[in-house]
Amino acid sequence: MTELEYCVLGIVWEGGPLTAYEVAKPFAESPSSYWSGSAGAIYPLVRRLEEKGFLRGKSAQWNSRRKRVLTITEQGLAALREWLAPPFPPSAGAASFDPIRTRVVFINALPAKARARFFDDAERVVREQLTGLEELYAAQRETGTMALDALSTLGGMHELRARLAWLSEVRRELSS
Amino acid sequence: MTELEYCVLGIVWEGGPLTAYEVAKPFAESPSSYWSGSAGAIYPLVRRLEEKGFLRGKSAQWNSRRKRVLTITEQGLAALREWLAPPFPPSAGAASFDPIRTRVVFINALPAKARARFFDDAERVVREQLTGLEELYAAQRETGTMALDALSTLGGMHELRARLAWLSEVRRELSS
DNA sequence: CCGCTCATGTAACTGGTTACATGATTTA
DNA sequence: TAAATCATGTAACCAGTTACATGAGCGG
Repeated sequence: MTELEYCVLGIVWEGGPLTAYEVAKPFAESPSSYWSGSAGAIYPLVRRLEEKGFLRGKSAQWNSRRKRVLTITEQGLAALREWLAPPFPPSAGAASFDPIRTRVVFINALPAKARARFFDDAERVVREQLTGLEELYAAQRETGTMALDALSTLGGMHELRARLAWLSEVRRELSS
Repeated sequence: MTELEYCVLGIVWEGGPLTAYEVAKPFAESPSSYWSGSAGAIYPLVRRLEEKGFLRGKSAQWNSRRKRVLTITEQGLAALREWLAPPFPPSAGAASFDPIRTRVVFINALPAKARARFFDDAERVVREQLTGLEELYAAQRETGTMALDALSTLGGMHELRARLAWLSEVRRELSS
């Protein structure tokens, strides 16, 4: 079971009954490039989860339009809970993949001029993403009580602010 | 071209000539679960890079032991530089995938008791990884001048500290 | 002589990607 | 009426995974 599969379980648990199309939407709209929400990922995936007995699909009609709505089963909820519940595997706490961090290791392969622009541009792209998350966070908070997806967005903001702090530290260290 | 392919280019640029085995080692030893460094990934990959003309392989002998050492070509270096140089794609600045952040969204699917343990355990795994990175950082700094891989490790430390701060903020928010 | 590291690979599999294909309904 | 959205899927492809297979050299 992949993270995507568990997330689908979670989405259906929270908002079901849903069509596969509706399940895919939040992934497609997510600001994280980790999630794509493409049809080619979702449709085979829900079939897999149905075969495992974690989701139940029901054909529904709505204005002569074919539709198949998904519900989570008892087994599906149990699997979701097992995924969510501690203890977490050590890898769950590991630092994640950051393309900028990865590039820094090889920065000496760049000529000096490009090396200077590297950090300006890195800060630029991180700041842009951070602004996006801040707007999303504001929108998510608007609905009143602190929603869990707002808290998740806040996590991304924390990460990006830490990345900015690190970037300026690196810049300082390398210029000395 | 994947991130892994560019990284291999970078490693050969930095330390070449190297065998594929030696190229794989730093990935296998990396504390990040993103990199595996398995043979099944590396050997087909270096063949691909050779076919593209980015790496050159040369058979070498050492005590009647077969060995194939890799060097980066001019084209390979150009490709590496293009990957390293700004402008970065917007996705390079995006918040990365954090399994704990992902789980938080669905935390209400857990019964109250497990919900409390969730944060204790999340903190635990993050702290453990952070300790690991701190030790690695100390070892990397030992060699004298601030090496780039130490700075990269520092980036991971920043990320994990931000995650801890976020976790306690979430805990506070949810208990109120 | 046993087990570890060095060293090179292959084979089957899998989860996801991109791109394509279809068609109804809604909205500007 | 044209474009966007809802809705469902398939097909080819691909990078990486796990597991297997082989064998030389070295340290205890």
